[in-house]
Amino acid sequence: MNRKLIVLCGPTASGKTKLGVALAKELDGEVVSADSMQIYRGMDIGTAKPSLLEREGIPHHMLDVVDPNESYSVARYVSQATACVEDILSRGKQPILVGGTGLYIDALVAGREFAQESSGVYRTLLQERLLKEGIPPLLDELKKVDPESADRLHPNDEKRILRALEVYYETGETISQHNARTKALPDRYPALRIGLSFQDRAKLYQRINQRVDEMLTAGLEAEVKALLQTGVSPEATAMQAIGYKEMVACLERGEPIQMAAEEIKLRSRQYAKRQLSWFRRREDLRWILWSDEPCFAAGIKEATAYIKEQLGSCSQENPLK
RNA sequence: GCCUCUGUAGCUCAGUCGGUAGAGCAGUGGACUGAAAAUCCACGUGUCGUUGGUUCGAUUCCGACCGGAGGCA
Repeated sequence: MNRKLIVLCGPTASGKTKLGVALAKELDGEVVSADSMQIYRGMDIGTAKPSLLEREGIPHHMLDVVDPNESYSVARYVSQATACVEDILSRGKQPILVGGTGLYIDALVAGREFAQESSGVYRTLLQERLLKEGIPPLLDELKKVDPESADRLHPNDEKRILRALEVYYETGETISQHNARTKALPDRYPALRIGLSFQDRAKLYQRINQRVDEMLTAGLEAEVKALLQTGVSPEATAMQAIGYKEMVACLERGEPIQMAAEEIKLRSRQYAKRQLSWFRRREDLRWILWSDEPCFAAGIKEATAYIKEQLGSCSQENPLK
Protein backbone atom coordinates (compact mmCIF):
# COMPACT_ATOMS: atom_id res chain seq x y z
CA MET A 1 0.00 0.00 0.00
CA ASN A 2 1.25 3.44 -0.89
CA ARG A 3 1.99 5.51 2.17
CA LYS A 4 3.94 8.15 0.38
CA LEU A 5 3.47 11.75 1.40
CA ILE A 6 3.65 14.55 -1.10
CA VAL A 7 5.11 17.66 0.49
CA LEU A 8 4.67 21.10 -0.98
CA CYS A 9 6.69 23.73 0.86
CA GLY A 10 8.31 27.10 0.31
CA PRO A 11 8.38 30.67 1.56
CA THR A 12 5.26 32.78 2.11
CA ALA A 13 3.52 34.05 -0.96
CA SER A 14 5.13 31.54 -3.27
CA GLY A 15 1.82 30.04 -4.34
CA LYS A 16 1.72 26.87 -2.23
CA THR A 17 -1.99 27.04 -1.49
CA LYS A 18 -3.11 27.26 -5.06
CA LEU A 19 -0.68 24.68 -6.39
CA GLY A 20 -1.59 22.40 -3.47
CA VAL A 21 -5.25 22.43 -4.43
CA ALA A 22 -4.40 21.82 -8.06
CA LEU A 23 -2.19 18.91 -7.09
CA ALA A 24 -4.89 17.45 -4.89
CA LYS A 25 -7.30 17.52 -7.81
CA GLU A 26 -4.76 15.91 -10.05
CA LEU A 27 -3.82 13.13 -7.64
CA ASP A 28 -7.15 12.48 -5.92
CA GLY A 29 -5.74 13.91 -2.76
CA GLU A 30 -6.52 15.93 0.33
CA VAL A 31 -4.52 18.77 1.78
CA VAL A 32 -2.92 18.64 5.21
CA SER A 33 -1.75 22.10 6.19
CA ALA A 34 1.69 22.46 7.75
CA ASP A 35 1.38 25.98 8.99
CA SER A 36 1.93 26.96 12.58
CA MET A 37 -0.43 29.92 12.45
CA GLN A 38 -3.26 28.75 10.22
CA ILE A 39 -4.16 26.29 12.97
CA TYR A 40 -5.77 29.13 14.92
CA ARG A 41 -9.45 29.91 14.59
CA GLY A 42 -10.30 33.47 13.75
CA MET A 43 -6.93 34.20 12.24
CA ASP A 44 -7.73 34.13 8.56
CA ILE A 45 -6.64 37.25 6.76
CA GLY A 46 -3.21 37.67 8.33
CA THR A 47 -2.28 34.01 7.95
CA ALA A 48 -3.50 33.90 4.34
CA LYS A 49 -5.64 30.92 5.27
CA PRO A 50 -7.33 29.53 2.15
CA SER A 51 -11.03 30.41 2.02
CA LEU A 52 -13.64 27.79 1.24
CA LEU A 53 -13.74 29.15 -2.27
CA GLU A 54 -9.98 28.83 -2.66
CA ARG A 55 -10.10 25.27 -1.40
CA GLU A 56 -12.25 24.42 -4.42
CA GLY A 57 -13.94 21.56 -2.66
CA ILE A 58 -10.72 19.85 -1.68
CA PRO A 59 -10.76 18.81 2.00
CA HIS A 60 -8.19 20.73 4.02
CA HIS A 61 -6.99 19.41 7.36
CA MET A 62 -5.19 21.12 10.24
CA LEU A 63 -6.80 24.48 9.72
CA ASP A 64 -8.77 26.06 12.58
CA VAL A 65 -7.95 23.35 15.08
CA VAL A 66 -7.27 25.52 18.13
CA ASP A 67 -8.28 28.78 19.77
CA PRO A 68 -5.72 31.59 19.68
CA ASN A 69 -5.45 31.59 23.46
CA GLU A 70 -4.40 27.95 23.60
CA SER A 71 -0.78 27.08 23.62
CA TYR A 72 0.24 24.78 20.85
CA SER A 73 3.39 22.88 19.95
CA VAL A 74 5.07 20.80 17.28
CA ALA A 75 4.35 17.73 19.34
CA ARG A 76 0.62 18.40 19.26
CA TYR A 77 0.86 19.11 15.58
CA VAL A 78 2.59 15.83 14.87
CA SER A 79 0.02 13.80 16.73
CA GLN A 80 -3.00 15.59 15.24
CA ALA A 81 -1.65 15.77 11.72
CA THR A 82 -0.54 12.13 11.80
CA ALA A 83 -4.13 11.17 12.60
CA CYS A 84 -5.28 13.18 9.60
CA VAL A 85 -2.72 11.55 7.32
CA GLU A 86 -3.69 8.07 8.53
CA ASP A 87 -7.33 8.84 7.96
CA ILE A 88 -6.69 10.05 4.42
CA LEU A 89 -4.57 7.01 3.64
CA SER A 90 -7.19 4.65 5.03
CA ARG A 91 -9.69 6.09 2.59
CA GLY A 92 -7.30 5.49 -0.26
CA LYS A 93 -6.59 9.15 -0.94
CA GLN A 94 -3.29 10.91 -1.40
CA PRO A 95 -2.22 13.13 1.50
CA ILE A 96 -0.55 16.35 0.36
CA LEU A 97 1.30 18.28 3.03
CA VAL A 98 1.20 21.96 2.18
CA GLY A 99 2.85 24.62 4.26
CA GLY A 100 5.75 26.80 5.21
CA THR A 101 6.57 25.67 8.72
CA GLY A 102 9.66 23.57 8.14
CA LEU A 103 9.83 22.16 11.63
CA TYR A 104 6.25 20.89 11.43
CA ILE A 105 6.85 19.27 8.06
CA ASP A 106 10.05 17.53 9.09
CA ALA A 107 8.64 16.42 12.41
CA LEU A 108 5.54 14.95 10.80
CA VAL A 109 7.43 13.14 8.07
CA ALA A 110 9.96 11.77 10.51
CA GLY A 111 7.25 10.84 12.99
CA ARG A 112 9.42 12.52 15.52
CA GLU A 113 9.02 11.75 19.17
CA PHE A 114 9.49 14.58 21.54
CA ALA A 115 10.50 14.47 25.15
CA GLN A 116 7.51 13.46 27.24
CA GLU A 117 4.59 15.76 27.93
CA SER A 118 5.38 17.77 30.99
CA SER A 119 3.50 19.53 33.72
CA GLY A 120 5.20 22.76 32.78
CA VAL A 121 6.43 23.37 36.30
CA TYR A 122 10.07 23.20 35.31
CA ARG A 123 9.56 25.58 32.45
CA THR A 124 7.97 28.22 34.67
CA LEU A 125 10.62 27.68 37.29
CA LEU A 126 13.43 28.01 34.77
CA GLN A 127 11.89 31.10 33.25
CA GLU A 128 11.69 32.73 36.66
CA ARG A 129 15.29 31.89 37.32
CA LEU A 130 16.31 33.32 33.95
CA LEU A 131 14.64 36.58 34.90
CA LYS A 132 16.33 36.72 38.29
CA GLU A 133 19.75 35.22 37.66
CA GLY A 134 20.31 35.68 33.96
CA ILE A 135 21.57 32.98 31.63
CA PRO A 136 25.15 32.29 32.88
CA PRO A 137 24.23 30.20 35.95
CA LEU A 138 21.71 28.23 33.88
CA LEU A 139 24.30 27.57 31.22
CA ASP A 140 26.75 26.44 33.90
CA GLU A 141 24.11 24.09 35.19
CA LEU A 142 23.58 22.69 31.71
CA LYS A 143 27.33 22.19 31.38
CA LYS A 144 27.18 19.87 34.35
CA VAL A 145 24.20 17.77 33.28
CA ASP A 146 24.55 17.91 29.49
CA PRO A 147 27.95 19.25 28.43
CA GLU A 148 27.32 18.33 24.83
CA SER A 149 24.31 20.62 24.51
CA ALA A 150 25.96 23.34 26.54
CA ASP A 151 28.80 23.27 24.08
CA ARG A 152 26.61 23.18 21.00
CA LEU A 153 24.24 25.96 22.06
CA HIS A 154 25.23 29.59 21.74
CA PRO A 155 25.29 31.37 25.14
CA ASN A 156 22.69 33.82 23.85
CA ASP A 157 20.27 31.14 22.79
CA GLU A 158 18.25 31.33 26.00
CA LYS A 159 15.26 29.54 24.62
CA ARG A 160 17.18 26.40 23.73
CA ILE A 161 19.27 26.44 26.88
CA LEU A 162 16.09 26.49 28.94
CA ARG A 163 14.56 23.72 26.87
CA ALA A 164 17.66 21.56 27.27
CA LEU A 165 17.48 21.92 31.03
CA GLU A 166 13.76 21.36 31.04
CA VAL A 167 14.05 18.14 29.08
CA TYR A 168 16.68 16.85 31.44
CA TYR A 169 14.70 17.65 34.58
CA GLU A 170 11.42 16.38 33.14
CA THR A 171 12.67 13.12 31.69
CA GLY A 172 16.07 12.35 33.14
CA GLU A 173 17.37 11.97 29.60
CA THR A 174 19.48 14.80 28.22
CA ILE A 175 18.31 16.49 25.06
CA SER A 176 21.48 15.47 23.27
CA GLN A 177 20.81 11.82 24.10
CA HIS A 178 17.22 12.22 23.04
CA ASN A 179 18.15 13.88 19.76
CA ALA A 180 20.77 11.29 18.93
CA ARG A 181 18.29 8.50 19.61
CA THR A 182 15.42 9.96 17.60
CA LYS A 183 17.62 11.01 14.71
CA ALA A 184 18.68 7.41 14.25
CA LEU A 185 15.07 6.32 13.80
CA PRO A 186 13.78 5.91 10.24
CA ASP A 187 11.16 8.32 8.89
CA ARG A 188 7.55 7.37 9.53
CA TYR A 189 6.54 8.25 5.99
CA PRO A 190 8.38 8.18 2.72
CA ALA A 191 8.02 11.69 1.34
CA LEU A 192 8.38 13.46 -1.95
CA ARG A 193 9.27 17.07 -1.37
CA ILE A 194 8.57 19.89 -3.75
CA GLY A 195 9.70 23.43 -2.97
CA LEU A 196 8.08 26.48 -4.46
CA SER A 197 9.76 29.84 -4.90
CA PHE A 198 10.92 32.43 -7.38
CA GLN A 199 14.14 32.47 -9.36
CA ASP A 200 14.55 36.08 -8.40
CA ARG A 201 14.43 37.01 -4.72
CA ALA A 202 13.27 40.53 -5.54
CA LYS A 203 10.21 39.10 -7.24
CA LEU A 204 9.30 37.12 -4.14
CA TYR A 205 9.67 40.21 -1.99
CA GLN A 206 7.55 42.18 -4.37
CA ARG A 207 4.80 39.56 -4.10
CA ILE A 208 5.03 39.61 -0.33
CA ASN A 209 4.68 43.38 -0.21
CA GLN A 210 1.74 43.24 -2.51
CA ARG A 211 0.04 40.57 -0.46
CA VAL A 212 0.42 42.53 2.75
CA ASP A 213 -1.34 45.45 1.09
CA GLU A 214 -4.10 43.07 0.08
CA MET A 215 -4.41 41.81 3.65
CA LEU A 216 -4.90 45.35 4.88
CA THR A 217 -7.53 46.00 2.27
CA ALA A 218 -9.22 42.76 3.22
CA GLY A 219 -9.56 43.99 6.81
CA LEU A 220 -6.59 42.78 8.82
CA GLU A 221 -7.00 45.64 11.28
CA ALA A 222 -10.59 44.65 12.03
CA GLU A 223 -9.59 41.02 12.38
CA VAL A 224 -6.93 41.87 14.97
CA LYS A 225 -9.31 44.15 16.87
CA ALA A 226 -11.95 41.42 16.90
CA LEU A 227 -9.47 38.91 18.32
CA LEU A 228 -8.47 41.28 21.09
CA GLN A 229 -12.11 42.05 21.86
CA THR A 230 -12.98 38.39 22.22
CA GLY A 231 -10.31 38.14 24.89
CA VAL A 232 -7.28 36.87 23.03
CA SER A 233 -4.24 37.91 25.02
CA PRO A 234 -1.64 39.98 23.17
CA GLU A 235 0.86 37.71 24.89
CA ALA A 236 -0.53 34.52 23.35
CA THR A 237 1.71 32.56 20.99
CA ALA A 238 -0.84 33.11 18.26
CA MET A 239 -0.29 36.82 18.58
CA GLN A 240 3.37 36.37 17.72
CA ALA A 241 2.25 35.77 14.17
CA ILE A 242 3.55 38.25 11.65
CA GLY A 243 0.85 40.73 10.82
CA TYR A 244 -0.76 40.39 14.22
CA LYS A 245 1.97 41.43 16.61
CA GLU A 246 2.83 44.45 14.48
CA MET A 247 -0.82 45.44 14.24
CA VAL A 248 -1.30 45.09 17.99
CA ALA A 249 1.74 47.29 18.65
CA CYS A 250 0.54 49.82 16.13
CA LEU A 251 -2.91 50.05 17.72
CA GLU A 252 -1.39 50.39 21.18
CA ARG A 253 0.80 53.27 20.10
CA GLY A 254 -1.94 54.86 18.08
CA GLU A 255 0.25 55.01 15.00
CA PRO A 256 -1.07 55.21 11.46
CA ILE A 257 -1.83 51.82 9.93
CA GLN A 258 0.60 52.49 7.10
CA MET A 259 3.47 52.17 9.58
CA ALA A 260 2.26 48.74 10.62
CA ALA A 261 1.96 47.78 6.97
CA GLU A 262 5.61 48.61 6.31
CA GLU A 263 6.69 46.71 9.41
CA ILE A 264 4.63 43.67 8.40
CA LYS A 265 6.16 43.67 4.94
CA LEU A 266 9.65 43.83 6.37
CA ARG A 267 9.06 41.04 8.88
CA SER A 268 7.42 38.89 6.21
CA ARG A 269 10.38 39.29 3.88
CA GLN A 270 12.77 38.34 6.64
CA TYR A 271 10.61 35.36 7.48
CA ALA A 272 10.63 34.21 3.87
CA LYS A 273 14.42 34.32 3.92
CA ARG A 274 14.50 32.11 7.02
CA GLN A 275 12.09 29.68 5.41
CA LEU A 276 14.31 29.47 2.35
CA SER A 277 17.30 28.72 4.49
CA TRP A 278 15.39 25.90 6.20
CA PHE A 279 14.19 24.32 2.96
CA ARG A 280 17.37 24.83 0.97
CA ARG A 281 19.40 22.54 3.15
CA ARG A 282 17.49 19.51 1.89
CA GLU A 283 19.21 17.93 -1.07
CA ASP A 284 16.23 15.71 -1.86
CA LEU A 285 13.85 18.61 -2.38
CA ARG A 286 12.77 19.35 -5.93
CA TRP A 287 12.39 23.08 -6.56
CA ILE A 288 9.88 24.65 -8.87
CA LEU A 289 10.99 28.22 -9.42
CA TRP A 290 8.74 30.79 -11.02
CA SER A 291 10.59 33.01 -13.42
CA ASP A 292 8.07 35.82 -13.29
CA GLU A 293 4.42 35.47 -12.29
CA PRO A 294 3.47 31.99 -11.06
CA CYS A 295 2.09 29.90 -13.87
CA PHE A 296 0.07 27.19 -12.20
CA ALA A 297 -0.64 25.24 -15.34
CA ALA A 298 3.08 24.84 -15.90
CA GLY A 299 3.70 24.26 -12.20
CA ILE A 300 1.21 21.44 -12.00
CA LYS A 301 2.71 19.83 -15.07
CA GLU A 302 6.19 20.02 -13.62
CA ALA A 303 5.08 18.73 -10.25
CA THR A 304 3.06 15.80 -11.52
CA ALA A 305 5.78 14.83 -13.95
CA TYR A 306 8.25 14.75 -11.11
CA ILE A 307 5.91 12.80 -8.85
CA LYS A 308 5.09 10.20 -11.49
CA GLU A 309 8.73 9.80 -12.38
CA GLN A 310 9.67 9.30 -8.73
CA LEU A 311 6.82 6.94 -7.93
CA GLY A 312 7.17 5.08 -11.19
CA SER A 313 10.76 4.24 -10.49
CA CYS A 314 9.95 2.37 -7.28
CA SER A 315 6.86 0.43 -8.32
CA GLN A 316 5.62 -1.31 -11.44
CA GLU A 317 2.20 0.27 -11.48
CA ASN A 318 1.23 3.79 -10.60
CA PRO A 319 0.37 3.55 -6.92
CA LEU A 320 -1.57 6.76 -7.03
CA LYS A 321 -4.34 5.19 -9.05
C1' G B 1 20.16 88.56 -0.81
C1' C B 2 22.45 87.81 4.19
C1' C B 3 23.21 84.61 8.56
C1' U B 4 23.31 79.82 11.05
C1' C B 5 23.32 74.62 10.85
C1' U B 6 24.17 70.48 7.69
C1' G B 7 26.27 66.90 3.64
C1' U B 8 30.43 60.13 6.18
C1' A B 9 27.85 52.53 4.23
C1' G B 10 21.23 51.28 0.97
C1' C B 11 18.92 54.36 5.55
C1' U B 12 19.66 57.06 10.44
C1' C B 13 23.83 58.89 12.47
C1' A B 14 28.89 58.50 15.47
C1' G B 15 33.97 59.73 14.79
C1' U B 16 38.85 61.19 13.36
C1' C B 17 42.44 67.40 19.09
C1' G B 18 45.31 66.17 10.87
C1' G B 19 48.02 59.79 9.86
C1' U B 20 42.03 57.46 4.48
C1' A B 21 36.53 55.51 9.48
C1' G B 22 32.34 52.55 12.84
C1' A B 23 27.49 51.72 15.27
C1' G B 24 22.22 50.68 14.82
C1' C B 25 18.82 49.39 11.14
C1' A B 26 18.40 47.24 6.28
C1' G B 27 20.71 43.30 3.31
C1' U B 28 23.16 38.36 2.63
C1' G B 29 24.44 33.49 4.46
C1' G B 30 23.61 29.94 8.29
C1' A B 31 21.44 27.25 12.54
C1' C B 32 16.95 25.06 14.24
C1' U B 33 14.09 18.06 17.88
C1' G B 34 7.41 20.18 22.61
C1' A B 35 6.94 28.74 21.76
C1' A B 36 9.22 27.81 15.15
C1' A B 37 5.37 33.49 11.54
C1' A B 38 9.41 31.93 17.43
C1' U B 39 14.55 32.01 18.75
C1' C B 40 19.78 32.36 17.80
C1' C B 41 24.65 33.06 15.09
C1' A B 42 28.12 35.10 11.32
C1' C B 43 29.38 38.85 7.62
C1' G B 44 30.92 46.28 7.81
C1' U B 45 35.92 49.86 1.86
C1' G B 46 32.65 53.68 1.71
C1' U B 47 35.39 58.94 -4.49
C1' C B 48 33.90 60.72 4.29
C1' G B 49 29.26 66.49 -1.35
C1' U B 50 32.72 68.89 -5.30
C1' U B 51 37.00 71.74 -6.02
C1' G B 52 41.18 74.66 -4.63
C1' G B 53 44.61 75.99 -0.48
C1' U B 54 47.72 75.03 4.03
C1' U B 55 50.56 70.51 5.29
C1' C B 56 55.37 65.36 4.70
C1' G B 57 50.14 63.91 4.94
C1' A B 58 43.20 66.41 4.78
C1' U B 59 37.41 63.04 5.39
C1' U B 60 39.22 66.17 9.65
C1' C B 61 41.79 73.00 9.29
C1' C B 62 40.78 77.36 5.66
C1' G B 63 38.31 79.30 0.99
C1' A B 64 34.98 78.84 -3.04
C1' C B 65 31.15 76.17 -5.26
C1' C B 66 26.94 72.64 -5.29
C1' G B 67 22.78 70.14 -2.51
C1' G B 68 19.53 70.11 2.09
C1' A B 69 17.23 72.41 6.67
C1' G B 70 16.14 76.65 9.50
C1' G B 71 16.34 81.98 10.61
C1' C B 72 16.52 87.31 9.13
C1' A B 73 14.92 90.33 5.39
